Amino acid sequence: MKFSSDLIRGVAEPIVLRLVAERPMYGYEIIKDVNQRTNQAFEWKEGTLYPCLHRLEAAKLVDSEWREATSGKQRKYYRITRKGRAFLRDKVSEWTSFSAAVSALLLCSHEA
Amino acid sequence: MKFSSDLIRGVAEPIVLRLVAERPMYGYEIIKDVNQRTNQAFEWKEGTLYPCLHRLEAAKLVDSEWREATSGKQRKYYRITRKGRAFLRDKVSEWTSFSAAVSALLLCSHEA
DNA sequence: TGACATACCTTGCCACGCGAGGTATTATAC
DNA sequence: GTATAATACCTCGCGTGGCAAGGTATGTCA
Repeated sequence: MKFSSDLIRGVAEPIVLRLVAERPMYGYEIIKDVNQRTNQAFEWKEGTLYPCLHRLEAAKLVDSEWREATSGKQRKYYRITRKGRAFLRDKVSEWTSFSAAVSALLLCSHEA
Repeated sequence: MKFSSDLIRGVAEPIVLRLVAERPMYGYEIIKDVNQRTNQAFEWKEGTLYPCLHRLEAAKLVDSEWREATSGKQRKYYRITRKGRAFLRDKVSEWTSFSAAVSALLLCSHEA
């Protein structure tokens, strides 16, 4: 199941915020993690995630820090900010209302 | 609660299809109906709905017919086609999987 | 007459997913 | 040693679609 890319809009940023709210993560890791957690139902690529992270950082919803992995690779770790947590709470609440409304519209067959 | 317009993408067409699957409806009626059913949580305007209807018709997922109301006004009634019903089934199934995946990602706080 | 609801429509802006392309490093396989 | 893949970052450009704003025409009501 590959989801329409139109569905992703509006939830990509909250999902990223939720992940980096648990622990600092770097971009490549986020891509793999989202795809794996959803059993490849999501198939995020770099072109989706990196611009998303940059938007979040520009909006000061996350901040970032370069760290060197034991492998020697440079990784840019992102953490959620206080502002980001507030934003996330709002977006989760919005999602809950929205998904309930859509399900009510879509899943009720043949009502009067 | 006014929803982010990014959330609407990907569900507008299925919602319209679901409505005209119940009975033939005209555009202005669909706008009022969606807004009312969601207690104004949705605030659809003409600029959202009419292009959506035209896309659906171009894709042969609905067809249309002019009828005159008792008031004398011309109304364009839309009906779902066989192809539209198949499309709707797929989109409802996609929505179900998608919303479950997003909720699982967004609503699970602090898992390991 | 003037305002409002009904009923249709289009144009233009902007945001964003994502395919495609690029760079650099490390690991693996031959 | 060298080719290939995986890791890790990035940007550019296309296409899509919401929706604000604007337009037309008719019916209703004060």
